[in-house]
Amino acid sequence: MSAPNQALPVDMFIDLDRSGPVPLYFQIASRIEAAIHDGTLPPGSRLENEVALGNRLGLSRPTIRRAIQELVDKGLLVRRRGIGTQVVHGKVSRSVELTSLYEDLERSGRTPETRVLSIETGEADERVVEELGVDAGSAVLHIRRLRSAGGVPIAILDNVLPPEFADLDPDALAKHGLYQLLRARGVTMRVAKQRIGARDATSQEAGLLDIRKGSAVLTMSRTAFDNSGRAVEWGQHCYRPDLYSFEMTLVER
Amino acid sequence: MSAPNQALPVDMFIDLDRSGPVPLYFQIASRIEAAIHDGTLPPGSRLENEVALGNRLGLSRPTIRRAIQELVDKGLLVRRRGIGTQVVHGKVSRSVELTSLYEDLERSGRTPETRVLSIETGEADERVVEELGVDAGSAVLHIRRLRSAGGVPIAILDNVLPPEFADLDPDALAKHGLYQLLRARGVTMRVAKQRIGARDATSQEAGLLDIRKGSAVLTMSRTAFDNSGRAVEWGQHCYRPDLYSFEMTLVER
DNA sequence: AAGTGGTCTAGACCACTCA
DNA sequence: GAGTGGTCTAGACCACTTG
Repeated sequence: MSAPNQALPVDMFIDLDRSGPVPLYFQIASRIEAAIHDGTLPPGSRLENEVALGNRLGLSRPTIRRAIQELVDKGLLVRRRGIGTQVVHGKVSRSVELTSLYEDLERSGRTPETRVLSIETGEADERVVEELGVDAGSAVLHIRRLRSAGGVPIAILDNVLPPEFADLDPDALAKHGLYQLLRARGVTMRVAKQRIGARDATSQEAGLLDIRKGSAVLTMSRTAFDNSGRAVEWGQHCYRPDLYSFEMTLVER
Repeated sequence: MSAPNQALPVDMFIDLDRSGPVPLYFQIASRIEAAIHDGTLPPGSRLENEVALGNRLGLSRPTIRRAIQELVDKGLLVRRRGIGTQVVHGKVSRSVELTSLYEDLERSGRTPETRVLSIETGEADERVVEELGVDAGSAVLHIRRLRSAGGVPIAILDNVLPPEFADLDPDALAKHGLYQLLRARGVTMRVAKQRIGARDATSQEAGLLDIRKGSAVLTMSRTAFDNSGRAVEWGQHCYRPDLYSFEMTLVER
């Protein structure tokens, strides 16, 4: 008796769609996540145990487990053997995802603007060969852009793309994010390896970002790979540190 | 016929320990990861399909899937439905994990040194209440340390801990990392929410880090939670950007 | 002793890709 | 049509925590 569980309202799980394309574990996870965000499941509260939850919803335990695991990976829930599953304290914050600055700005309600500073094809040098895994001397595409929001410059974006993207439309780059354009060509990003650091701004960067020369810039360099495992983009970006930072949630596996 | 698979050597999977505490999926994942690192499975090569691999090893498909999923989450493998599983191109790089600077330095072969600049208990102000979820006015522990390696200063570490850690030994802090001490007290970090940014160094910071006043520092603020979901640490760190940066691998889920 | 999550099995059906 | 990964089921046994 006296289960100290936070029994989730039954009607939270009605309308599960077993025929549509959305997996059951995803539907469950979404509903639990919503309950956490709207306070139905406050920080520290315990979830019903996996077996009981499965029975109540008419789902197998592995399916329930998978749903819960999604939220554990997001840093919303913590599991302890012999104890149960609880909601993590502390405000929820979005994890670092495989997104672009353009999408970050869009999501936060700002309107990103892009000025293409230069775009040209050139032979891949040693560093590009290393980062993109293309043949030496390949005709890779170099792009240099200035990204702003509300008229205020936020970042300088230097990117190099493999030869297959050499025909990328410069005009489209001014209107859309690079990742949007790549997706439109059927490329889906799957893995990215990146490094975040800082350094003093060069005078050129200071001019473009409207900051004092020698003051700090936040830097990020990233190589992104598509779902076939090939490198599709190498970028070196620098950000105005008063306008941008990287937020992330780490989970011990 | 003509499977273009990279058949893994059978003997790579002998000696699986079914009675020990190490899960089978973990043993499998470790061996595949080793094969990727030592070149047995080169970038772009295909893995044997899940069912066949399971049969060959006498394991069920879910177990094999779990092993592969571990490596997909690490960014080492990519899966495509109808196609197969392949090794990602590009050099492997460690993912950002829930570790401390102390452990980062140890792992890279350097010997971390710590100077405790100050350590004192004080009443929790509004910000601390917000970050740690403690009661207002609680006697929290403030620690300020300078972390070096090889005699060169690398970072200034400001941390605040909940009242239960107010008796932390200052001498121990000079010899061990904060996370090591917490683990020794039975605390295991599970989730951390952090933000990485940059700014100009204050003159005090510049003095401690042996850099020019006003030059860039890399900053990270983090709140860490234990396996019960309670906040156990809030830190605000600043790093010499020429000596430290954050490396990570992102995977689209 | 009772309750919890952690692991594992042996299947099943489906959606997608490619020849 | 053959092969691949994606999802789901209905159990089983175990390790750990708490009373």
